[in-house]
Formats: sequence, C-alpha cells, structure tokens
Amino acid sequence: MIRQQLLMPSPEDLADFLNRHTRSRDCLVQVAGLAEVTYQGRAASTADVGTYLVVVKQDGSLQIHHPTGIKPMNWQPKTDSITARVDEDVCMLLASRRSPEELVQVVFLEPQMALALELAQAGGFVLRGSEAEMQQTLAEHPELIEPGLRVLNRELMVESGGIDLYARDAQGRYVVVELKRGRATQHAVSQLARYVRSVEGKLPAKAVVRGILAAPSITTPARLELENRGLEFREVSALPQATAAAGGPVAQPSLFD
Amino acid sequence: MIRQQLLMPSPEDLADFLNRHTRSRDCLVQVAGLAEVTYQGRAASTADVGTYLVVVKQDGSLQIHHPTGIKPMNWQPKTDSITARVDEDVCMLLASRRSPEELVQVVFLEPQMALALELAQAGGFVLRGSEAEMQQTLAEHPELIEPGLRVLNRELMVESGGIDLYARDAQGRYVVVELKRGRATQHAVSQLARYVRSVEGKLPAKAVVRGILAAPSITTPARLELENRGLEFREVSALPQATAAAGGPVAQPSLFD
DNA sequence: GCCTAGGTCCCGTCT
DNA sequence: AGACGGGGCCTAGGC
Repeated sequence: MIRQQLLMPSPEDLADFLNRHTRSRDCLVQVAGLAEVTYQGRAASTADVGTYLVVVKQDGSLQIHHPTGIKPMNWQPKTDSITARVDEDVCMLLASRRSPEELVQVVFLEPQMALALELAQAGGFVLRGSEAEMQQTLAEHPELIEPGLRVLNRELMVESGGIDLYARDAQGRYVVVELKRGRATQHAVSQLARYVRSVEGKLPAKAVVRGILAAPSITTPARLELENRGLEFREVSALPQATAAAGGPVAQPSLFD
Repeated sequence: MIRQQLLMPSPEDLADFLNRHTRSRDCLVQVAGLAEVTYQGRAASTADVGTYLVVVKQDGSLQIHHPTGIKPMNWQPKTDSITARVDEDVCMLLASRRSPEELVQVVFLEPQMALALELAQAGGFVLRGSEAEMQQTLAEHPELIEPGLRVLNRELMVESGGIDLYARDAQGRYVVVELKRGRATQHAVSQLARYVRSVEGKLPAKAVVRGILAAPSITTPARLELENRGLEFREVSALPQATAAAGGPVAQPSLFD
C-alpha cells in the first residue's frame, strides 16, 4: 500500500521519485517540507517559504495544503503536464494545463518526506438530499407543490437557462418552478424571474405565467423581492429535521422515502 | 517533522494516535487504508468500503480523499468535536459540528498507515488578480471605465446587495458599476439590474441611473440580456494576456502595476 | 446569528 | 469549445 517512502530526499532523488510516480498514474504522491509556491494563470499568487504538503493524485490533480483550512492554498484541478526537475540544486515541480493556461510551480527547499500511496479503486458513493433528487420527487409528486399541478418538463432549456420544473396549474396557467435544496436567496428570485420572462416571451402575448420558488426556506430580502415581482414561494422541505443522534444513522427524510 | 508514523496499526493504537495528535492541534494527521465513510447533515452520503486518504489538519478540518479529483469525497470544514474510538474491534473517527449540525464518520477497516506531520507556520501568501484588486485599481483610475467618471462609493450597500462601484458620469448621471474578474454571465447582468433598480428606488423618480458591467469579456446571452435591459458593457482586462513562458515568472498585468 | 457575494471556485451537462 | 447552474459548495465581510 505504501509504494515508496523517502525521508529527507536529495533534490535528484525527489525529482526521480516524483517523475516516476506521477507518470505511472496509479498512485497518490505527496511531499511534505519547506517549499515556495507560485501560481500564474487566471490569477497569480506567491507563497513565501513555508512548510506545505503537496499532493498529486492519480489523475494528475494537484493540491498544496498549508497547516489549516479545508481548501488548498494552491491547486490545479487537472494537469496536462506535471514534471519535476532539478534546477540550481533544488527540486522543482511544474504542473501546467492549457485551457485555461495555468502553471503551478513548487520549489522544494527542504523536502522532509515523500510518499507514494496505492489507493485501490474506491467503492460506490451515494449522496442524498441533492436538488436533483428533490426535483425527481417533486416531478413525481407535484401535489407537494400545489394541488392540481401537472409537470410538463424537467430541466426545460430556455435561452436564459434551464427551468427546473415547467408545469400547468389547475386553471391551465403555465408555471415555472425553481427549486432550491437550501434557503432560497435573491439570486434564486432573479433566476426565477428570468425564466418567467423567457417563457412569457415564447408564449402568445398576455399569457399568464406563474413563477414559484420552492425551497425549505427563503431569506427575508428574497421574499420581499419575490413579492414585488408577483412571484410565489412554496415551502418544500428538502431534508426535514433529522433526528440527530450522534454516531448512528438517521431515518431518511419523508420527502425521499 | 514526522511526529509519528504507524504501519498497519491495531484499532486501539490508531484510536490513541488519532486522539492524541488531533487533540494537540499542532500537527497534520493522516490515515490511509480501507475504510467506510458516512455523512449526515445538510445532505447525507455513504461511501462503500474503499481505500481512502483521511486528513485532519491542525484546525480540526477534515477531508477524505479518493484516488482522483481535486475535491475531497467527504469533508468537514471545521469540527466542534473530533474523536476516535474503538467499536466492535474497529477504529472509528467521528467528526461533528453544530451549525450546521453535521457528522462525518469514518470506519477504518484496514488502516495501512497513520502519519502525524508537523507543518511549521507558513510564510506569507499573496494573491493577485482578484476582483477586490480590480475594484481598487478602477476606483483609483475610473477613467479606465469611462472618461469623466467619478467614483462616489465602493461596496455601497443597498437593500439588494453591495454595489461594487457607485459613481457619477461626466453628465452627472448616477452610475452603478458591477465588476467581474472573469467572463461576465447572465448572473452578473441580473445582479447589475437589481442594483440599478435599488438605486432608482432611492432616488427621486425619473432620475436616470446607468448600469455598467465591467469585465474582461461577456457571454453572448448575457450581452443580449444586458442590451435588452438598457445596460452597458465595458471591457476591462483583469489579467491581460500573460506572456506565458513555462517555468518563469511573468510580468504583472498592466492594470495592476 | 442572517445575508450577500466572490472564488484560480470545481463539476456536470447540454448546445 | 461556450454557457449555465448546482454545490454538504467554502470563505470573507457587513449588519
């Protein structure tokens, strides 16, 4: 499982190590130690000399972590080229990609440890409580939004984006439904308004198009904006109160049974 | 620099290791091996048995990586409590937080390696090319947007959000400027329109309020929407064409000299 | 705590 | 490729 581990490697050994294990694309490689990092691309950054943890995954993605925080200090989601070389007696790692053109450069001043790990294939991963799941549930049970609602489309593409649910109400009026898995914000109201306008533009003039924002809750400013624009809110619980019991699995929410 | 390393630890040893080093809050702890992961909180997830890399940083943030991808499979940005215990002859890691109430649980079925690293304090970190920097530059040189423009406020708060730059033009008309460091989308147009409406609502009726979207580029649909709404676009390069030379630092963009 | 908005956002998806 | 929206987004800043 540990493919190889080096302690205090020389620049040459580290460069060899990095080139060999990143090229094979079958293990996760990390280097910890004193380094400098620069990035140039959509933005640009420099990190002074410090102790960082550099991780290169099998797909060539790169992340450079400092001691705290969930997000890496520097990263590269995917790399077109990742190479190490020795320059002026230090090992440098160059990770670049095109589109966008970006380059992350790590200068290892005092590498303390290099480690190559074999991570065998992962098992299945399932996420519940996404907006996509909410959409499916509500498409199958539109009465949870409003009695008499009939769903015509899911993810209907209009010029301004994709309409989560496109429907008709009991009176035959068209309804645009925008879903949010969390608290709805002004951003969601803007989206909904944009979609309603797009639909109105496609229908014969003066056709009434209702807009419904369906979410577990809504911010106060968003509610005001919504009402100003003649749009509506429906409370739809995405993940109803979990009976939080630390350590144990919790019953699935009613909406997702 | 390597505080401690265990190979194939027993459940008891691993639990001790995790509790000791996460509690001290002065090193980065990682465990690699066969594990199962469940998450319950704003959403819920399960990961089947697989080989993962678990990292706990000094601030108690947790990330669980699978073999590929820049983003962790599961994570916890900050934890109120992080504890390991032995249950049914396996070591489990429980990382929880309130607000939002969330729990990540890792069951280590076959831990291969545990490692505690001391990452000394990092050096300074500087990022260039952010929207904030763009805002400062343009506040000091509003003529880059338009001759005769005078900036009245930066980040002016109105009910619908914060206006990047609030200004008056050469004819004395109020101008709302929305900045984007990257290509402007319909979302940006919505924001700008919202701010313009808010400002119009505060000024005497019929006051003319201009809205300018300043960005290096704009999507075609956004441009159409913008023009439909009587708003304007100004090209403002955030990071002008970098003279990309792999390996070497690049001259800073003119906007940020 | 709520709310807004930026991000080198990343990522999937569809045109 | 461009474009759009979701995300357990995370994080910072204002109130």
